[in-house]
Amino acid sequence: MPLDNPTKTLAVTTADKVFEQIQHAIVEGDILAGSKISEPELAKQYQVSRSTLREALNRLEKCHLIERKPNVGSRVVECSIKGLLELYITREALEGMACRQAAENMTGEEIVDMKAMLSQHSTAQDLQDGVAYYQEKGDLDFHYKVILGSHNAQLINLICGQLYHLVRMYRCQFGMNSPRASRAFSEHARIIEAISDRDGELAELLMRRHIAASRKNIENKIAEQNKLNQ
Amino acid sequence: MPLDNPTKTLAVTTADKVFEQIQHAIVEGDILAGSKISEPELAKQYQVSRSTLREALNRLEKCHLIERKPNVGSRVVECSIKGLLELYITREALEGMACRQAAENMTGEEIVDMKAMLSQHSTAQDLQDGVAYYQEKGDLDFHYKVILGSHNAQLINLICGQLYHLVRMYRCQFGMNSPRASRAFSEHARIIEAISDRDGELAELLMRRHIAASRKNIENKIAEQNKLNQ
DNA sequence: TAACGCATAATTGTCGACAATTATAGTTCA
DNA sequence: TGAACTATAATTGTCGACAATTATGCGTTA
Repeated sequence: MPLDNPTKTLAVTTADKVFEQIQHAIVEGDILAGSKISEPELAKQYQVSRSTLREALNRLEKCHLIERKPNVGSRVVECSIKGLLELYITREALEGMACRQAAENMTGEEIVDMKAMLSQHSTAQDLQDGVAYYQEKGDLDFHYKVILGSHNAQLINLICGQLYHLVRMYRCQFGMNSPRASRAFSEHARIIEAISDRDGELAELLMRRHIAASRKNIENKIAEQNKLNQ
Repeated sequence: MPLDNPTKTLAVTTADKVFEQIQHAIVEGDILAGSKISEPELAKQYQVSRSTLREALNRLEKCHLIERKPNVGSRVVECSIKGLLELYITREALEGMACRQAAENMTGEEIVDMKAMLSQHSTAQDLQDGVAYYQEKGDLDFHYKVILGSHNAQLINLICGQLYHLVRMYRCQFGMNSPRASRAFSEHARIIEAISDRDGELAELLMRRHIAASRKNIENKIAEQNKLNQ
């Protein structure tokens, strides 16, 4: 299963491959946020016809990475503070509920697996090399496991299939590669505990606080950046 | 603004029009749930080319009315009990949060407008003609106003642009045209009161209960239907 | 008879071209 | 000089055809 999106199947059609490539380019900023997309240009760049490219654009629109206006064209979404806030509030609602559902629906095996992942991350945390990478990857792994554990196809599709592309984009663009290491870790631990206790109400509450804290952390970093720029 | 979807702009391109037509056909059951979609057939039926039809199919997929498998084709989604439950749980999360945001962000004017709508519905409720229609329309109007009142583009898009097509489909397919008249009405009243008091926490709680009650109501009706069929 | 394999038919994915709409640049007129 | 209009260029939307993949039906064989 692909690391960056646990719901999608392997790209089989060329439109899928082009979609993945452009998606990466947008998330990592190789295609600038807010920039206009020229269909003929991109089609030439990726060596496909415009029809195929438009199919890829449709999928990019599905996960809110681009916006289209009829008879005008497509633009990459902007990364604004307002957008970040809206995204995290939506995450709070959806992942909170997913966490509640996970507490109700996760299998024993899944819970064991999740605990194993946590203890593995606790050792990986001490590594000096690539700490940031492990922390971000660890955070994503944790959230994906909870979401999938909800066993709710609607929630899984909305969060993993749509929201998380934007989440990764904001993380990349604002340089949030090493967020709140230790505190996030202990928060993860408590959430897993609540799930393990089958306490859906507490699990939801903790997940919502966890995401709200993450949001405030990013807001602070942005405020710092703004202060430095003055 | 169109009654059935307050976020979408008027259909300008032919693909838009075809999308709307097929959407209605699916929601109201003219195209059977679970049935396979033949691109050449539908294209002929709606007098457009396959490219245009595929553009429409992409939008249907965006609001989860059809599912596509690469190299195989599209199917209209099934209306299952499991799907209904998942949908309403997602609604509970998203609309609950939207309601909290509405309590925080709605303008005074919007609140006045919403109260006016409620009192208008209270009189319309006494009408003998088309009671069911007014009740369903009234319910949708209320929910749309709350969602738009959140002033959160992400939430608005997810709920109005995606989930509500499915909600209306389930309502049509299971014949839920006159749901819980009086009780739903008083629940609406209390939610508006909480929003008017700027009590986000209570507003979210009440909206979640309101949707959960609606879910249970539908579950009961389905159980009744199953009992009759035995 | 049932199951496997092959050839055919049908469907989806991709392509290039044309039509319709929008953006651009140049010109005219107040 | 600036604003509005026009003609041109560029972009998006739509179309029909071909290529690749999948489904179907028949014949063969164990």
